[in-house]
Amino acid sequence: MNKIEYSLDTRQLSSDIVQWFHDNKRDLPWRQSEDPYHIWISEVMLQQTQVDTVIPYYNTFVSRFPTLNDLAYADEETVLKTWEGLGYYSRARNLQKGVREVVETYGSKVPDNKKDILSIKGIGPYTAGAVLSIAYHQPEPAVDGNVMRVLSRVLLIDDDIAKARTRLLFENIIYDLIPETDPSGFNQGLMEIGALVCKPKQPKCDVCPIAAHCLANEEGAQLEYPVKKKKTPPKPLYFAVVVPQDQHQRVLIQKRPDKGLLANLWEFPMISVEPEQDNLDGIIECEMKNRYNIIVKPKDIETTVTHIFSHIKWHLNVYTADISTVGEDGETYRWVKEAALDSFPFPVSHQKVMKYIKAN
DNA sequence: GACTCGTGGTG
DNA sequence: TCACCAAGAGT
Repeated sequence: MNKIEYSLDTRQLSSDIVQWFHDNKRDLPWRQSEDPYHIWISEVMLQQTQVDTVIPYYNTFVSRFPTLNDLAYADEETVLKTWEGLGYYSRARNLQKGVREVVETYGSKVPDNKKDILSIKGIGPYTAGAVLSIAYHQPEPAVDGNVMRVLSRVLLIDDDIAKARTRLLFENIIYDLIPETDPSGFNQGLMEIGALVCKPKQPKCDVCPIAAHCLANEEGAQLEYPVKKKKTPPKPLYFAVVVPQDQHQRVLIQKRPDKGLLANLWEFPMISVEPEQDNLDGIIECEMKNRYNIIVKPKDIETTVTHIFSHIKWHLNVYTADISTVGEDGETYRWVKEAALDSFPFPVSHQKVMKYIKAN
């Protein structure tokens, strides 16, 4: 790693950040606690997710799983149900795995050293630094997108922040800046400035507490930073979604595999198809017979649902279908009454499907 | 190192 | 409408 060269009044910059934070910080639920378990939950939820989105989920989650042990001994499906709609569902499953590690290996106490906490499932460099600094007051960097945006502007750093190695550069800068007296206020202050002041599109440099230190502000080049490689648009995928209903007015739902997209969440049966493929009745009848041992008579397409993920765009053509017999449960699928659907964790894409089903 | 992994907000 | 963005981690 190269030695970092920059001219900067580091002492003054640090104290400006800390001072501003204590005068301007938002009153957020997780800031009412320094319980490392609570900090941990909030930091995982906040990964790639905006504060306003997280707040209600955090409150519900903490009230349902108040202690580390409550979460460790809960059913995964209950945890996923609480996480429903928040996205990146592996965060929830890894959080529970991590909590179980802490219960079993560390006597239910979240580790307060970097080596152990980094070994925990779902805790990476950012979350480790956040918990160590906020809950344990250790001078460890917590480099997220906010921090990289703010510091890239202050120091005119043009390394691609999409690259993993770039984070190390910022961590080394933080080690030179972070005060022993208040590492928590410093890390949170840097992020809070990023969230409230040093915004991506409309930086409010006129009220920024560190504008005097900022090279981008000096050059009027704020919007040139941070440098980030563009990502490719989501790849379109096409599916027939089939909603079979049996003689008892129950519908068929399927549990997704335990790895990959939307792992362990529930959905209505899906059949991968080509974009302009039609005359699907034969394919649907065949798949339903093979997978679920039912004879279905598909109706016409009832509705179309589209849903965009980070890297995929789903096009779902929804079919309803009646079966003239009584459905039987299998290893990964169940027949449930409409009212019982609410107890299963569904991704938003299939909540859209469900909304249509319930309305008809 | 490059992909994968959700969802909602924003201009 | 749509590209970009948001307190990243696992593989």
